[in-house]
Amino acid sequence: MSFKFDVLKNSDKSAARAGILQTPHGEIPTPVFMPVGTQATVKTLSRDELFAIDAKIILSNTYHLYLRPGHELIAEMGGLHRFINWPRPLLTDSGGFQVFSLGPLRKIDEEGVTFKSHLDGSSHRFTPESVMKVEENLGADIIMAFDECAPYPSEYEYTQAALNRTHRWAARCLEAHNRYGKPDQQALFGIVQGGFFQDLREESVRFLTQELDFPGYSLGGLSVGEPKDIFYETMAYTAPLMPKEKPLYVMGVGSPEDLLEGILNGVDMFDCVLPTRIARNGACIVKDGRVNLRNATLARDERPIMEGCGCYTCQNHSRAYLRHLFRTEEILGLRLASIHNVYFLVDLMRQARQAIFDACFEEFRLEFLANFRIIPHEIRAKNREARAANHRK
RNA sequence: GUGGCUGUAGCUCAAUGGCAGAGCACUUGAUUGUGGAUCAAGGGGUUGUGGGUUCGAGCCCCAUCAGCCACC
Repeated sequence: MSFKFDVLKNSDKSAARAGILQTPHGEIPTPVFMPVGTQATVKTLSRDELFAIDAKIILSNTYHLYLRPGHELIAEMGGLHRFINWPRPLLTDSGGFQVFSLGPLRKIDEEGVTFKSHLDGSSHRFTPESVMKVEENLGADIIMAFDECAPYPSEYEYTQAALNRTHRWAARCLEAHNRYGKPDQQALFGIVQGGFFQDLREESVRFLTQELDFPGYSLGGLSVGEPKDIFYETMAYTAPLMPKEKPLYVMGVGSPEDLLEGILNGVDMFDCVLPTRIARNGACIVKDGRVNLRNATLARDERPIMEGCGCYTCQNHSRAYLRHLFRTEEILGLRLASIHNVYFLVDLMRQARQAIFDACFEEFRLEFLANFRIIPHEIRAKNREARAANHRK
């Protein structure tokens, strides 16, 4: 069996857990942060830099690779692992998100989606079956079902219709994958949708876990611009419904506080463009918040981005030098900042995992948030209630 | 030396004699299944200098300084 997920330790005080996910290209300790390499590259980072960061798995994207260089080409080149020369696990997103977020000109029908390329306007069509074929050609260890990610805000009726279609597509993805694909070499994850409506989320979980059987699941449709409290609330009532013996992946998250919140709710896997995107604009994540490398105050700052950080950038370069690189638009700056941010999140997951083993994750989270100068959302909620109660008196 | 043109924000330039502006740069934020993109907010001026005309001058007049061009 190429795929196996084992929970090694459960927290007594929350749903947090540490596990290990086995794939054909190696083991993934969880919780894990997966850097995003949309176009078969984690922007600006070489494979050696990713090894130095010790990224266990990276993402790529079906929509983008389908358009360029094309999935047949990648298959001819021996698959995505060989093409990139990345020997570790890979995950490909289905492209559902891109079809719905990048293409204003698209037509959805029961069968699939017709959309226009954001590159040249050419017309293309994705169906659950065609996406499974593309993902098979790419050859990632974990592949995602073709879903529809409803934007925020969306009406109940629209969200429900999109959800039902996503469910029918999920069944078709699973059928195509199990019948014609390589289920022993690629694990297909189902995607829970339902927007921010509790009954729709519950229905989605019920359908995907009871009517169908995926080796892993993800929560989709989160972090699409909704207020943070709504995001947390949705995750909090959805995650506990998921099967405990399978890996749970929240797509598109995120920030350090969101990662810790996810872990608290039993989430095992995360991916996000945040660390690499903000790095390219000179913003670095540090234990007490943010450092903006463009800030004038850093002109003569000899310290690393973050004291005590083990990343290559912090081991070798000063804030003053990095600020200079960003102001002069030197490409090395993008790379050094990306190294730091990805390292920070990967390392945060390492520390969280260790804290779970040490039975102190909840304390670890509170301590991290205090340093990070973020008030835990449960405290904020309590304060809000207290204020409201006061007001009523 | 003579004639002409030009002097407005750090830069490039707008502004009928009627509230001195834009782009870039600068400062500070934002960025969540990736466009190195983008967005938001902010600071900045004795309009070269000194006089004059006018209710009112960046604009008209005089002088002066500086830069550029042409000609002795």
